[in-house]
Amino acid sequence: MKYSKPRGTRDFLPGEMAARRYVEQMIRRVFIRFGYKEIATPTFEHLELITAKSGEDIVAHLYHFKDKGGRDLALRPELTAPVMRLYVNELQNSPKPLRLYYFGNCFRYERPQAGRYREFFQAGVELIGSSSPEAQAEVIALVNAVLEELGIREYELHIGNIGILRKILAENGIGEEVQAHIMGVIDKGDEAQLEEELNRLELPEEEKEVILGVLELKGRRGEVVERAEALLAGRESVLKELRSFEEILDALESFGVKNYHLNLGIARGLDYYTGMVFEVYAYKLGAEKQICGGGSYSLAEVFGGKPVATSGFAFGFDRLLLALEKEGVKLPDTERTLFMVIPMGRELVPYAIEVASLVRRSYVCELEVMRRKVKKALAYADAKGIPYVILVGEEIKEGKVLLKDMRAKEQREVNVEELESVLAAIAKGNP
RNA sequence: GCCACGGUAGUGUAGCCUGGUUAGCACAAGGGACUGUGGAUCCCUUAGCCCGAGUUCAAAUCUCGGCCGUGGCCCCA
Repeated sequence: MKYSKPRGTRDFLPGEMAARRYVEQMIRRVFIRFGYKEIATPTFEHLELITAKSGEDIVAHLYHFKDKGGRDLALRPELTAPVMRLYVNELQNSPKPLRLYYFGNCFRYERPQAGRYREFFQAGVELIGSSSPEAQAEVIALVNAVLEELGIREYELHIGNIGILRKILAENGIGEEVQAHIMGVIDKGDEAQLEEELNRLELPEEEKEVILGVLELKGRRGEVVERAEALLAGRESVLKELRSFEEILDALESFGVKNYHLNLGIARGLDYYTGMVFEVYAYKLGAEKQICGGGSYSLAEVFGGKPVATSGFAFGFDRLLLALEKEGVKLPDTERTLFMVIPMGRELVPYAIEVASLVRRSYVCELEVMRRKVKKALAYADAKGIPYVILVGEEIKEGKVLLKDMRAKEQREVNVEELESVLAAIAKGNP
């Protein structure tokens, strides 16, 4: 093999691609039904856009380069930043809310492993302009709707709220920057380091215990809320956070989503998340089991826009496909060839072309172009699982072709004028 | 960036430990026998030791490095 593909990239073969397109279409249909409109942004952006959102450290995980004009550019590592840039550039004065969706490839320079590639695909939405509970709940409901539509069963939806933690830290006079740093440590799940950081902030022992206690709040809603109320007793502003979180959950339940887990230990490590955050895990997947992540955030101002409440999420499209595969969900081949036209002699090729052109106006149809003998051409159709073959022989001169059912091993003569209606009947029986 | 295991035609493999014939087999692919009818049979063809260096008279085989793959760690916007 002279050239191999770059590390962490993939070639997608025909059957696989048909399955990917099928899943992509299903996701799009659900997004569209919720009123989201597709947008697309460039494959690469200014490096600064990425670092503005995610910090300088991110550069180590980027594909970045200088173009011939000396500009620092980077292949997009995710789509939230480009979408919010687009919003700030073009759509700030559009009627609110804005419901936008995207589907695209992203690039990260990381060590490939199961469910992790250097070029991967994300599908997601941003709901811009509302901070209402129902707006926040809608994006979670949308995730749920997509997963139901796809038929994925083995997943867990975990919902958290970093507003509560932020509030406790703020009440202790801790600024937003340090808050963000603490969130990062929490996201890592390194308890020893978290203890250390909290000690460094010289928080009273009681405050530390409350913070650590909040992180332990996981489980069903009723139980978590009860424990949270006990833990946060007397802290009115923090309890207010909790109550507005509950309003989101109320709305979510109105949307019909009830099978979620609360987890107030989710931090998502991002300083622009403001309140509600959520993640979806497919436990059959192994180390890279998160198939979706999102929440409510404030990012427009980072890109020079007016602050605007936004909620959104991104699906790891490749992981969705892996999850479907692991669960044995059968995906239909949307590109299946239904018909094949075979000329029964060289002089009949022009007629065969005409017949194939006729069939191709409505159906997937292959034309024998290898100049093979009928026998070999039929063997090909058989090997490819093409269910119907149209043989073009001398009868074509009387306006007739032979229509062969490969599975039933039967064939009959059909007038070319009637072909369209005959094929329509066949296509109806072969969805 | 780190760890483990792996890499022989398009695919799956034998050979590697114990260096030594022309690197074997199956399937797949293209062609042919078979003259207007598909899973059979026979024949032919195409096609391979991941790359590089080292050891050696001699390397698919031993050593080292790189690349790639699989899984895990770190990270995961």
